[in-house]
Amino acid sequence: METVSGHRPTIIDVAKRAGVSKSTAARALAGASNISDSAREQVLRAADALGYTRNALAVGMRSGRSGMLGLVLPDIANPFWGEVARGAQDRAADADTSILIFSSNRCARKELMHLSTLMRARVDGAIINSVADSLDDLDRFGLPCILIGSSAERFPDTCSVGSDIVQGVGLGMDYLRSMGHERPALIVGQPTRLARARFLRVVHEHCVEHDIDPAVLLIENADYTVEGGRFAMQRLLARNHGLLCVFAANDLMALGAMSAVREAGLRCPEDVSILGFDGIQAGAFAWPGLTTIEKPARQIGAQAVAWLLDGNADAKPGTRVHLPCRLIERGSLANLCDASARRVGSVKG
Amino acid sequence: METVSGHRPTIIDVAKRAGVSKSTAARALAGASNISDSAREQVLRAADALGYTRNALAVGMRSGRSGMLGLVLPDIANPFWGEVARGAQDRAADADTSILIFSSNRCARKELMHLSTLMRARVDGAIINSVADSLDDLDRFGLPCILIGSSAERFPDTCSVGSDIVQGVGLGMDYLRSMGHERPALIVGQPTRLARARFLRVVHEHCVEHDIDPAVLLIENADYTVEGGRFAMQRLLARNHGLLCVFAANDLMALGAMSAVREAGLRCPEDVSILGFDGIQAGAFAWPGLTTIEKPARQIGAQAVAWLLDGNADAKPGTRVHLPCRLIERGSLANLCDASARRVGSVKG
DNA sequence: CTGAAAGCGCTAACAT
DNA sequence: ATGTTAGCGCTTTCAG
Repeated sequence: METVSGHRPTIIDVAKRAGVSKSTAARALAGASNISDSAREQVLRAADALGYTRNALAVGMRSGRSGMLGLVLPDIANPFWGEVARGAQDRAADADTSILIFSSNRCARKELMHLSTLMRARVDGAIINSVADSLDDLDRFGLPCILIGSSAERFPDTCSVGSDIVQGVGLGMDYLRSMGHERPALIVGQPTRLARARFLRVVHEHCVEHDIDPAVLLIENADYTVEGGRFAMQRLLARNHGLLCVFAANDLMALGAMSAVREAGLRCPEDVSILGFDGIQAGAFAWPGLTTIEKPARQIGAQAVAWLLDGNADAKPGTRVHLPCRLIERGSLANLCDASARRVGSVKG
Repeated sequence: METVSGHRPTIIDVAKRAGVSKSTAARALAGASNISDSAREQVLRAADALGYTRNALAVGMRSGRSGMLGLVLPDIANPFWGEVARGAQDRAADADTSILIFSSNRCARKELMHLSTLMRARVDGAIINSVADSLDDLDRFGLPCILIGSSAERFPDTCSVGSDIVQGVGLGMDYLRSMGHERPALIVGQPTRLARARFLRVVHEHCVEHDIDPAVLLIENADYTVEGGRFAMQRLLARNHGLLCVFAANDLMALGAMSAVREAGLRCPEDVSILGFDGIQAGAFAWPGLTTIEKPARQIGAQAVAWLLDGNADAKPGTRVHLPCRLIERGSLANLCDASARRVGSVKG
């Protein structure tokens, strides 16, 4: 291994050292077949000796494929999106593809900036959870693009992969009922959110199926944060002192609700049962552990990347993939059906 | 806005449409001064009409600067590293720089792959938390590189930014003592880890300063996971039934210890106090809330990016930046000095 | 099997 | 103030 002098070695340096032409070197490096063994050997040896690394910029420019994918998330520090990123990362690494990750911090202006950066970087495709109202800037360029998470709701014409909320909410409602909680109070998102409507619709249908008047359900809106969940729970507690059970539309709100219960001098799950929705890690460490519907975060990322890599040319615009959710039983729900089998929480990853 | 036909518009298309030459277009686009207002106007209008976006690949190739930074983390799904990534991301976005993020999943082979991908991508610099034993492949190419986190320990010749463990552990020990816990048991990392030695050294010094024989301290090794912390705590409890206080070298182990306490029929903080080290989000939702020493994760990422962007040419190799830790008081510590002021945990972000 | 040459989109001399 | 030209490092015809 020699020290590089001045500039990084190019394919020309390799060719020169191997005593062949640029093109022969390129062929050897690309693993082409139409080349003599001796030449290949020479080139490979030279490349190794020089510490040659292909310049991906040049390759990308020449081939029109940068070998990079873009991933725009609302917040990379959010554990849920971290899991999505991880899934995407792992899948991309398998295909020797790099991922440019951006965090819009839920700011539309920033997201737009990131999108523009993505375009400039000539990524081969983009995976986006958009906080913006329009995707015009995206499809204007014909960049292969997959929406993830709930943002897909707003853009029916774009392909997307997300969790199967309908199945997940159904799973939750079924479980709740199996534990004897037929009329859970609901802590949901803000009225502007489409996810909120969808959540409520599934709950509604479930109720109708089981001869329960949906209008009877207590509903509080919150903003998907811990604090929001806490306040929502306080309002719920004020409205109904005999409150037994809450189904929150995300784990953060569920966790906030849990602390509100505690602060009110009540216990979970003995006095009020709580069911979350997300499956974030923090729920496992809460006390009691938060029983929740886990979204397949990692698979969402992996699936989106796989789709982009496959070249989803055949996919019709607007195709949607819904990955199933999973129930994680921990300790935040009391079993009303069998009082002697009262569930005690246990921390379990 | 016109629909692009076939290929993305290049600067030539823009120039043609504006009725000027390539270079004039380039100048206008770059915002150079030596150009007539009318020409600039024409070019800008044409670029806009065509939906032109600069090809970063070409720019990078020409200029030798790709405008990208590499970030190699042990696990992007880990909330701590998520925060680091977020800090890096935000700082980079301010400078219109993109970040290629990789997750080595603590696999040296995978890390090496990522490093090689980084080299190929011709990133302008790299920020790395290495799990490998050697950085030869890195400095061979003279890629500006900054180590983050504890991995810096093993490579004294490379610049690094991390948290000030010495200050942080000192902060913890001081706090512990102020609460009446003079002889905390320690749950630390595995013997191979340099971070473990450093942690123990600071504790040792603190004890000597306060006339405590360090040999008296109970120590258990674990693997930085929740399970590891749980087992370590079980061993601790078996060794000493009157155990009062534990200082864990990270939050995950602290959280594991907390559940072990609970499983043993004991209470935290009434029976045993627990102090963590990290400041992960989950600690805020635990019950009681985990009192901990918070590492400045976001700043670490931001600082590393800033350093790389500044062009740290002047920095001597091996320069280290240690960012101060911060105490987060929640409810996992009992105040032995003032029994009437026994601390009750409260969930607080 | 190998070499010569064109060109991806852009910038930076160098001319005019 | 503007146009011309020469590459950046690579892949890919096209000849030989």
